[in-house]
Amino acid sequence: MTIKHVAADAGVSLQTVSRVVNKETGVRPQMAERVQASIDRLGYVPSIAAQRMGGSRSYLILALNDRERTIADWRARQGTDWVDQMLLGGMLTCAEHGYRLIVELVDTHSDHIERELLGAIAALQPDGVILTPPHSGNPLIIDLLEAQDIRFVRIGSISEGPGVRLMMDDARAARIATEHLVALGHRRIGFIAGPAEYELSGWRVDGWRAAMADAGLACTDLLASGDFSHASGRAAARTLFALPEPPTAIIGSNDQMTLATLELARETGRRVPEDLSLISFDDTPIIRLAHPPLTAIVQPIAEASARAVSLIIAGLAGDPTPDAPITVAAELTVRRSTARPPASG
Amino acid sequence: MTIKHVAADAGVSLQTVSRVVNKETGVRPQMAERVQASIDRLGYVPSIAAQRMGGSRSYLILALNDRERTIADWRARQGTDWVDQMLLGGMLTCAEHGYRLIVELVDTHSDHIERELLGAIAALQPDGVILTPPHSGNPLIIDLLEAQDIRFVRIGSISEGPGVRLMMDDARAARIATEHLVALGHRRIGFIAGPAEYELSGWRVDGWRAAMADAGLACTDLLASGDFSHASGRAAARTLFALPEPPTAIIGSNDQMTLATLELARETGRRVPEDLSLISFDDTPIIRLAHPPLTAIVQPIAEASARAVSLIIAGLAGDPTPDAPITVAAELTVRRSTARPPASG
DNA sequence: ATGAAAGCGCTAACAC
DNA sequence: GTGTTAGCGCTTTCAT
Repeated sequence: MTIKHVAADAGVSLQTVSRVVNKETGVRPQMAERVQASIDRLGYVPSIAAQRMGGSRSYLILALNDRERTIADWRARQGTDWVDQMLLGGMLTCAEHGYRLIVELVDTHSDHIERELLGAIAALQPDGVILTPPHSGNPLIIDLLEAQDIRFVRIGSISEGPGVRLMMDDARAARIATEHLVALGHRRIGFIAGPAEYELSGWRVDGWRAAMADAGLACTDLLASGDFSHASGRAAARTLFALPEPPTAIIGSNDQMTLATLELARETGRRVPEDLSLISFDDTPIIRLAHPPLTAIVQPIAEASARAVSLIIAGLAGDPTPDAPITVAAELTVRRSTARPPASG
Repeated sequence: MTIKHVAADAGVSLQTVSRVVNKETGVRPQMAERVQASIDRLGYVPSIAAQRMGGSRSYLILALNDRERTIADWRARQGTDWVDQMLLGGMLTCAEHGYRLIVELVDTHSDHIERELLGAIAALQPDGVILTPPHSGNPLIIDLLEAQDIRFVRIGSISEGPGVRLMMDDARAARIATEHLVALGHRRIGFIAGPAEYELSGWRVDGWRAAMADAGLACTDLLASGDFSHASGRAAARTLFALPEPPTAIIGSNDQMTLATLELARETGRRVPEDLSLISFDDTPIIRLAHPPLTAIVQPIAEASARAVSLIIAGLAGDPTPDAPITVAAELTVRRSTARPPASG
């Protein structure tokens, strides 16, 4: 079934069929209708390869993820569902517009990165690329994409440079989490920050500080930090627990560190949420299976991916590229790890 | 960077470059070397679209999954990592051979199914398709693929028909699980079967029965069944618990049902594994986060997907299509839900 | 062993 | 408005 068959069937030229398929203007409605009827009856669907060859789009969007980390997550089978959520948002949005999303793993190792990426681009000729951390902040990749004149969205990075920047509102998320605890009556709210290498670590701390200040509460001694690992979370929690006046609530910057805090709390005889309230960041499946299930800030990965795809497709259609970073709102999901502080507190 | 540039650079014709790229015979080594040098230096990578247009492969393999179930799993964020495991096995194996894996969701609803699939095939012109349940057992899809002369592998179905059949050895898995319990000293081993609609439900029961028979144990009353849902698992467990002589160990046909059994056990004062041993099937992340983490049969999804891709690519290269079902071995991962039966038992 | 020519299915640019 | 032409980058023939 090629465009020729449809043209013959409808008794028109190839071009007219092409115009109808691509919804171009300048075809008489009556004619368009006839052609569409042939298309439907014959079940014609244009070949993406041929469209691409004709100088049109490839209808392919690449979702670039860090190879090492992604494979490690898959192998570990700990429930990390980043890729799934990307597919959920990205693939479905692609499908709505006749696009496909192709997941591509790229090494962070800088020797290969350029060749790998160039190879994927040459082979697939994607219409757009979605960058996730740490690639979204990698100048090498960003410049390469820019040089290739490919539209791309950078998720989770606001560092200067080309490409549309898309972030989940980390500062606001931390603020919301803090406000939730303040509303419950907590006054000593600890925060376990992530590593400084991640731009978002700072944003989250900022949000917490701001909310504390707004509530007239002091942050002194209440900030600990880790590197997103379980062990570092445990150490941070130990520091906070050891305070002369320990916090009645703790916000952890990611699931692993918060889980570690929960563990240590249990081991040291603190009940959650009766003695200690806990809020996590990320909301991977692992924490809703914890005991108790943790109240958490949900990373809107699916929404961000959907947005990224939309932005790319809109850009292709001629819409101007937004210059300022775009924000996707994160939300707080209240589960059973937050409650009012102990009466004495 | 097109083949022309390479040809010009190497001072040869397009054909010669094409031959070198496709590793065809009949090029003088010295010549091939020179061409390859140009390719490397220019960083040339053939365009998949153009290759496809030229009548060659598309280097694309489609992984077909059930739309409704897959999206539901993604949204639920319960840690179901079927797609991730498919990507882990399938995508990496594809990459080794210069192929890409594209995940495609297809409705089971039979009105659309044919058009959807035909559309995807026409648009992408994939070199092969991987079918997962329930599609792998769907005659409509199977026949359609056969008619389109596309190579495909059916994972998890052994019903007659075209396509390579690839199964995870369910009977053997159930046998291994049962034998593990027998070895621990259990004599009353219950089994919660899955719904009859799934071919694999029967295989699993078969394996259990066979192992019980080999050990000289009776199965009477010890078989309950559910529909893979949490609720049905709970009901089945209740039946088994109510037996005059209840089992000291239970094997559940999937994670949800086994988890339900664990819950009911806890509620009714049975300790796992001290009073009751439990083995699950599937091994999604959820059960390693349970308390205690469950001993389980691991579904080798990644391995099966990798195998499926290999079979397709080998078929493309001219290897004969295996006629008999191919089996991928499942393994038992021992965690903390199995122990010796209580002294009195 | 290498090259030249034709064509894959489609779209762009240009005619009519 | 609609049809015609040329060409995208590659792989097939078929010549040499």
